Amino acid sequence: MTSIRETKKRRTRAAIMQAAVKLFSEKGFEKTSIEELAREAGIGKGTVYSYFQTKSDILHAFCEDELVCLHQELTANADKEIPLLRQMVNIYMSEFKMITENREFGRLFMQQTAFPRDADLEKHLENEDQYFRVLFPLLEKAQERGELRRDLELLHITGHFYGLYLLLVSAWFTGRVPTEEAEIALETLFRQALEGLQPPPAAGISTT
Amino acid sequence: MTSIRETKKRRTRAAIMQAAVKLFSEKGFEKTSIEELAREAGIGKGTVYSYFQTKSDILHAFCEDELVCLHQELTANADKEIPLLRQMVNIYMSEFKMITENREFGRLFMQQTAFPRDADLEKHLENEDQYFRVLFPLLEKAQERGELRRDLELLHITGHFYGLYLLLVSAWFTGRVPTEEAEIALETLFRQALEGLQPPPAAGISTT
DNA sequence: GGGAAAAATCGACTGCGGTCAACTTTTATC
DNA sequence: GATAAAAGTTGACCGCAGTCGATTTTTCCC
Repeated sequence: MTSIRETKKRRTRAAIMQAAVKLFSEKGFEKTSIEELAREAGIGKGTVYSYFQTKSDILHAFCEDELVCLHQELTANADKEIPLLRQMVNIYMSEFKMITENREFGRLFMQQTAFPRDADLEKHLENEDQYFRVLFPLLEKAQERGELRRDLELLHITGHFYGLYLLLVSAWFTGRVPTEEAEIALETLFRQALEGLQPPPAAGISTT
Repeated sequence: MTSIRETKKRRTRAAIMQAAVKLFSEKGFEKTSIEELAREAGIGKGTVYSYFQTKSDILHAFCEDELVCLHQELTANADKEIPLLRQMVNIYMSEFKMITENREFGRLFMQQTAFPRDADLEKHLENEDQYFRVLFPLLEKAQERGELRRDLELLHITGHFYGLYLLLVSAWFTGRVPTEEAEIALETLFRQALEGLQPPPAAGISTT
């Protein structure tokens, strides 16, 4: 039942997204006005707001579409038996690449993702759940392989990796970690998280 | 040499901050207009902008003042020889309390702190450095006591704690961690980071 | 203390995000 | 196909963040 209405709606939404990507890329998010965007998309200003609640929602919708693609790719490919460390680095680095492709996009997206407005909470939680559906199976397998402690909740474990990912992105925005070093930095951090920050308990006795 | 000018400037700045705290608390950040704030402070609208570059800078300045106080307190008190885990939980929990006192304040502050605008980078880096000056001595002491591996850079170690703190705050905003459980959650995460996520290498052989 | 340069104050103005009531298009019903 | 209800579109309009040139206050120098 593809009614005229449905078809038009999809077309209009697509037109908005297309105009948004074009203009945001060309002149940046802040410098693009909704009125201009509407003109580019061939519709009225008000119409934009019947598809998206705020200007940054448009950006956000775009990023989320990208993320969904990315997750599908990842679930399709990444089930392999490579070490958890590599898997995690791969997953988060593909996200990192997406985020850092456009600095302004990325900042707004991360700000909203890490500390979302209350109005966006529901959508946000859905997204997170989708995330967990990607990660949990990988973590379970790793637990089976003995790469992860079994006495920890999966939610906590994802938390550790996600926290370090947030840190990396934050450090990238502040310039502490340049793009080229991001992967090494992330891998180091993840490895340290796996090994633990305190000295191994049973091993050789320290010389002091 | 406290010229009239200096005195007035300090007084005006204080008046703005005072008006901001009052109005933001009463009616929230978004609902308070700069014009109103200026009226409350007894000055013209334009003057506000010769003290702060943007509206949220006012908020941010307030939070930073609070943070400086907090850090001074912490450096004064916290050098004691209690376990690193407790020290870290204390430090980050006092920050957490400040952030979560006012939801809207906290969100904006965290968004700007974790993913700052390029214009704010310099100020941001100064702040971070001040942070390190508080944390590094504590970490060094912990290394001396054998609570922390010595083969890790202090910067990385602070990163681990800070990353988990970001995670906690993010989880609080999404409602996954209620205020009452925050401290336990943070302590758990920090302990896990110290112990490591992978099973201890030398200990008993698994039953499988 | 006079007078000019520098700093600070001000509010009218601009531009944009977001709203809304009037209007047009689509659907459902007979 | 006529018609009424529902859904979708629109641009004039509103409120506010941020700008800027005109004006006032402070400092500095003689």
